[in-house]
Amino acid sequence: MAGRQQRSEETVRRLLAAALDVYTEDGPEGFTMRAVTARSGVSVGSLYHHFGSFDGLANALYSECMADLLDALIAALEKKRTARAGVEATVRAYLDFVRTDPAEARFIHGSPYMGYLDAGAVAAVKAPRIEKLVAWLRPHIDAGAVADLPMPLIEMLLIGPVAEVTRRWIAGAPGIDLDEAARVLPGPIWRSLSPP
Amino acid sequence: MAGRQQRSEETVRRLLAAALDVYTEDGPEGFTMRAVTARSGVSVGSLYHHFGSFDGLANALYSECMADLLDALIAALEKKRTARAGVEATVRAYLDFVRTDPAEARFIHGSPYMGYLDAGAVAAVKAPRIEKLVAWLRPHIDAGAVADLPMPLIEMLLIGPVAEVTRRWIAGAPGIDLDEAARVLPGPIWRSLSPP
DNA sequence: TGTACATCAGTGAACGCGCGTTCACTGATGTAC
DNA sequence: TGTACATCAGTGAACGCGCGTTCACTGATGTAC
Repeated sequence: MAGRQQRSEETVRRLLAAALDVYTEDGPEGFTMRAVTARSGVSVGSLYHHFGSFDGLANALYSECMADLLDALIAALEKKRTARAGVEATVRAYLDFVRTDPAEARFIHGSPYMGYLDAGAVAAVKAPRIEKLVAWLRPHIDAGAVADLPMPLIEMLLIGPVAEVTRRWIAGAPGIDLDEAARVLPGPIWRSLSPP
Repeated sequence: MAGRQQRSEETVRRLLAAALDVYTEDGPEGFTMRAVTARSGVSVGSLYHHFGSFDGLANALYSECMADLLDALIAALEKKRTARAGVEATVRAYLDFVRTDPAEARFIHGSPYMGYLDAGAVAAVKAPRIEKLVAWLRPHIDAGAVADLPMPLIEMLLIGPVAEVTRRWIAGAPGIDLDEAARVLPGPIWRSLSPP
């Protein structure tokens, strides 16, 4: 936009990075506006100038993280041609994302229960990306390679087990190993989605 | 315990019930000590007398809800003899619990991200019950009726999809129907757990 | 059975704290002529 | 190219609020003899 200054971009970037750091190190309880300004070195007023509120910043961060995750899944999926290869690659990509960007994964999985998320903003990020996943899957359903179940339930069968593994791993539950999950889960998840 | 007065029990009961009501109606953001005392009619001091802290009350409520859920799963499972019937009944029992006790389900699924949970207390409630589920399943794994996967991953495949459905349903996501899920999911979930 | 006493249960005003937010302001950058 | 001006970016002290917690106290219940 005309008149937008360059420093703006850098400040926004620093605030988002600091917010993720704070969430990672201090957890949901320590995720406060003051902690973020202190960590970023940006003033309170500046945060408000760019995000309008602390919830605004949290939503922007959530959108960014969610977009990263879904884009990673889409990229993995669209590299494959068969239904099975696509489903299994998606499962691995999810777990890969969690291992590579644990901070983002933590924030994504914790935020829905924190009350600061704006449903509209979240939908704006998710809807077009879910649409892409669905578009890839649809021909395989029509061809009988994937079970003809309601689309939301297909999503749950695909994402549910890996999301649950992620939650446990984040919570530090013993006996949860992301690598093992990436080796073991694609097979059974594919089996749950293939026609009976 | 000797000397324990009867009013005590009634007060504890009222506080837990009020806490669940507050969480249900006001959400995680409105789940505060003052809201609970106001709703229950019990004084602040009395709450501290019985629970030591607000987190103490939250933990007690969580333990109760989690025990209810797991006991419902165990009851459903132990009625069945074959692996398939047991797995499918467990899936249905989970979704049944959510529909019957939506308030408890909400509290269970939101609490892990609120920071008030005590890991030890949670484990004390969950461990012996998970143990029962595992004990039921083990012979079927040994007999080759259930895939021989690491036990935590079996749990994830079984619980993941229904937990995810529950989360979406709680969040009010469109296109999520618990009855439909109870009809559709048991089959695919069983397929993911049966040997290749 | 009656009474004294210890313990349990319950009260609510008051406290300190950290939260998100506001606002009057200064400084930096871009634009117009 | 130089200068005036509007807009954008950034500052940080101050504010009000609601939070969880404490504490000195009263009232109810159970126990001992």
